[in-house]
Amino acid sequence: MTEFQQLCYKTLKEKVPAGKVITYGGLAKLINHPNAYRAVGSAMNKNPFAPEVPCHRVVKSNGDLGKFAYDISLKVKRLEEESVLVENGKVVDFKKICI
DNA sequence: TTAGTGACTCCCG
DNA sequence: TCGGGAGCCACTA
Repeated sequence: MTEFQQLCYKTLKEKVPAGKVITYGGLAKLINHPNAYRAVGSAMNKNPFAPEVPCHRVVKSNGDLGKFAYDISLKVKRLEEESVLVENGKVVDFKKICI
């Protein structure tokens, strides 16, 4: 567990409530590493706290779900449980619910 | 120590 | 509007 990873998870839990999503780039900005979006992806990939840390709320900048370390359908399921609609692998009303 | 990898993003044609 | 390529950062072997 690195400091960077802890920062990612902590920020995600504190800043992204249920029913909202954030982009990898957006999360990178929140932790003051605006160019570290790739590293954010790596951190999410190694997330040892799923589902405590809501890594399923992190999506790509165009509204795509991106990938998921386990089963992508699980990511969709968790999002829908939080009233986030997913269609064709994309977040519906992405611009409205993206932080 | 270094090179390779990846849940990405941005720019340009 | 869309696709390809380059760049970015942290982690791992």
